[in-house]
Amino acid sequence: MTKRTRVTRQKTAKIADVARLAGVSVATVSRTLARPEVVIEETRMRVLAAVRDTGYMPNVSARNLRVRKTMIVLVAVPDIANPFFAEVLQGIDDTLSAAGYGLIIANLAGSPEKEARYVDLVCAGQADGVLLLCGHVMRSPTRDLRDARVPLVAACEHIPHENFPQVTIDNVGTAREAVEHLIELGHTRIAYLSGPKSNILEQQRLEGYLQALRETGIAADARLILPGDFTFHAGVEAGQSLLALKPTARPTALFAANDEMAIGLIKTMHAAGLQIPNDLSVVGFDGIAYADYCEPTLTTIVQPRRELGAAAAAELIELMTTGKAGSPKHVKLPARLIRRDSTRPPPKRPGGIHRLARGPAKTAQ
Amino acid sequence: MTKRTRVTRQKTAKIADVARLAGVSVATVSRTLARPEVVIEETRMRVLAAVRDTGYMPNVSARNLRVRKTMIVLVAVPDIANPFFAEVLQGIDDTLSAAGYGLIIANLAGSPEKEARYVDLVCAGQADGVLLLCGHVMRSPTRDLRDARVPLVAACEHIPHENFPQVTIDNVGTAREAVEHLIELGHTRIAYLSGPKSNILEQQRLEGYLQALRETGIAADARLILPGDFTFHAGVEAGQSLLALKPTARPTALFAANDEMAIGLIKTMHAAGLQIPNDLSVVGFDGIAYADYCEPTLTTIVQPRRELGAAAAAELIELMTTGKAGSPKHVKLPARLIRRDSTRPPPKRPGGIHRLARGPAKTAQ
DNA sequence: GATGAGAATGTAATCGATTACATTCGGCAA
DNA sequence: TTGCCGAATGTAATCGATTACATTCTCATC
Repeated sequence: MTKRTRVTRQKTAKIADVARLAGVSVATVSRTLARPEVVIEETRMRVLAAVRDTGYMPNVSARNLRVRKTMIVLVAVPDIANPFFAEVLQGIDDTLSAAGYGLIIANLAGSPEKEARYVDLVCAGQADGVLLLCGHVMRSPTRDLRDARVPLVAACEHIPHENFPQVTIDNVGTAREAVEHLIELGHTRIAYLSGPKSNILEQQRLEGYLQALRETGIAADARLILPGDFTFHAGVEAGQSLLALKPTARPTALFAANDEMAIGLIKTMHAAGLQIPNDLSVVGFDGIAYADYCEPTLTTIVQPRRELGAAAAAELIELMTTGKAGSPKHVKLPARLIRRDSTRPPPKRPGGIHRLARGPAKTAQ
Repeated sequence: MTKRTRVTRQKTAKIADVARLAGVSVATVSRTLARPEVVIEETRMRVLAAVRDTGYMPNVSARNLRVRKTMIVLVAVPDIANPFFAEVLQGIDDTLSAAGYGLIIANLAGSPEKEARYVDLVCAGQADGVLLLCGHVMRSPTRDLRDARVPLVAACEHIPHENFPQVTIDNVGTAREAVEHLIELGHTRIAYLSGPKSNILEQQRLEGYLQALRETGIAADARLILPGDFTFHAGVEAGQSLLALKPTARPTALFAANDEMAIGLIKTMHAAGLQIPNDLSVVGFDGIAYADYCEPTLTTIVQPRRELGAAAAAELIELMTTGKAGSPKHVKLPARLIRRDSTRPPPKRPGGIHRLARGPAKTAQ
């Protein structure tokens, strides 16, 4: 009574089954699949027919064991739900999967336990290479990713003092460019909405902000540097802290270390009845898709997100295939300021409180 | 002159190295790691010390081959950059990685070649189970995912006529609820911004829309069903097509099959000088984070995104561990309508053109 | 016809773990 | 003393592929 499935094997066929069916040795089967040109037409046909009939697929674990490769890359990402990383991942996926690699996504989510588990995975030979989007070399209590002697490439966040390839943009320069844009519009009281202090991107973008002020002779004001952590919510809080200031004490422009915070801040200002950019110009950073969806559309530094991922992936493939270890090159991809609707010259308040401006405050030019 | 790294082995240590160093057999090493209680204290200490000294980690490929498991789950997702899926993925990752599984993300991106490659991976035993977020059973030109005889669970999009577990929400019922909300507010000319016709979610949400109209005696109007494809851009285009209508012919409310389209549509209406919800009430679907960030905040059906992922993952773990095949249960998680700022009663236009309403047009109640 | 080159295929070692089964050993009861 | 039992450990088979090396065979050449 048991309905027997027709030709299908109970368990998946192995190479020996195919060999038996085709009347050849396992070596010939393996060769037929790996280098068809070395086996003569007639044999090849018999083998391929047997492969089809059995539904044979070479077992990945067995092959991995033998050839000491897995064709898998581990990608460490701080937060998979962050749209910026999601877009970088697309670029990585395009390049890597075209080259036949699969990717394991290590969503670190700030959890040291997760991080440790993934380090162990890699040390145990589960991946042929690792792509770090996370700003540090992963570690577990007992070991470090470098112990795995596996090709490593970092992207997006530069990791200083390491001798593996890295792919980023010029964070300092583009941040400076963003602030210069505000200065050119005539702003002099420019706030900075920062990321977590320990983050290298934060440090670089802050540096760019300070450089822009310095080179135009605007004194930095510590009270205009607002704490943040790259989340929408941090933007909301920063907005509230601006609203708590006397209107005359408020900055006329703000540079946010990323788009999500900028969007949160704008929303909070709107809720309080202020207009962007009329009451406050805002520049973001990253160029996530929503920066162009929100209202007003966000002036921001657009990072080439897919390209960053693709370039890093290409670099890693190079490393994995040629084994040419430790070319510590640091690729920088171009990123540009896109002017949209969230910035404009400051309102002309003749008796304004531009007390920080050294020279006569420039107006729109 | 070559700086010799101290104790570190040149190549990663294998179990035989540990055994030699500890003066025991490989079996004892393996047992010490797998079932410490069966080996006496003194031996165990020696072995653990040797493990530490060598930095030994069991090779994953070898173990996988022997025990016929990989502790890897493949997650098929239509588009990794879609924020809805990103949040579902978080739930999946939480549950799966806590249980010791790694996940390979198959970003299908509408590419049959990619899909085929992943099917082959699974058939080749690269994964212990598969989570389908993609609304269909994956296939390659020659085979079907079912050929792999691997545990399967579908989430988010129901796949009809399959006997594996599925975890979704009640799409028909919640879509109906969304439209009922508009009707309760007094709307009778309610448009529907649809997804791709072939998509099961689209079919279910359309059905909910039609049910709500039917049960309240409002005739459906094919001209109020706008084509879409779940993207922001489709929302923009739908907005433009609404703007092309004579103002009096426009609907007073719109139900979008997902949030991204709703947001695109709202943006387009704003650009044309219309107010949401004053000139048009809008309800979305999904409850992505940005639905609460945009302006006005979006009334929408909030899906329990993390929970969907977590529940599906739990279901899959059950299947993978107990091997209890084919429990075709269909879990439905609750989803609720969240009323925010994008909906309100229709403007009172005494001589309005509610020519489609059967009974006397209800007004806000 | 003998010889050798080269092509096609086969045999068996190998990758590194897990684990069934075998062995050793100590202690206790008869 | 012998024999047996159970605990601790060792030996070797096994997972399923790849591939170095061995073998066989064909054919051209002398």
